[in-house]
Amino acid sequence: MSRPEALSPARLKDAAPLFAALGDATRLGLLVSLCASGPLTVTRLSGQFDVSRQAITKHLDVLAEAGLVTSARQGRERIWTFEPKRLEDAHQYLARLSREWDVALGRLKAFVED
Amino acid sequence: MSRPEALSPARLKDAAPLFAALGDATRLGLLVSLCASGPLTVTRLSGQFDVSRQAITKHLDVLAEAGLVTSARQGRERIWTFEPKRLEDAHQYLARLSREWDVALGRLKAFVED
DNA sequence: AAAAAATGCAACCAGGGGGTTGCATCAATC
DNA sequence: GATTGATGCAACCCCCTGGTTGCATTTTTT
Repeated sequence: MSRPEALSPARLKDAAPLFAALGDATRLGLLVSLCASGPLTVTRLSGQFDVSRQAITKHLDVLAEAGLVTSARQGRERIWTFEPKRLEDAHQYLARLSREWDVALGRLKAFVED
Repeated sequence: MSRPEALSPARLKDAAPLFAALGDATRLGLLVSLCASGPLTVTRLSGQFDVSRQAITKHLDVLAEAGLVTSARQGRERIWTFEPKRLEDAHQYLARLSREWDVALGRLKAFVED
């Protein structure tokens, strides 16, 4: 049994695609737009970037695959919405790694003072 | 003048490579190893993964470029060390984005109740 | 019913990323 | 000083990613 906070290889395999999705300036920009302006369509979004609408569509697909956005068809247009849940996941990974480091530092300190 | 917490395009350009460096399972594994076991050499690290030493070297270079690890030559070997500072940066980005979303939700709520 | 608007789909292209192998170099040890 | 161990460097390969263009499809709107 491993602690629920442990950083198992399985967790890493889940975390990697999530961070990879965040690892692009255009995609981060899309998230910021969706955060600040609320749900938007592709054409509205692509107006704010200097790449084609299809490029933005691909980026949104990547974000959706990572669970960072969702979309719903409404008539002839598709509305894209920011999904804060997965962001919380990413935050958790970082916190766990950081905690792991602190624990290691504690061990080192105890060893040196011994 | 923009608030220091604002998510400017410049900040995004800085954040993207950082998240990109985190967006690979092997690299995350390396960070975990360096956290848990303390500073290590490439050969020691590559023993824990099923890819070549050179592949690990490339990954470490990427992590170093992102500021997530540092290295120092000691005699004939090079010691790689986890760098927690940049991890804190990544955490900050996520926190800002999350906060941006909360603010937007607050605006929406106020609008609906108006 | 025709025109316009929004999206979907497919093909294509250039570049970078992750991986490998082979060899050179530098330091430590016997 | 010769050997062994750790690393550095370079070339190469495959495939995925980010981007493009062109056209088809679906829903409004006039």
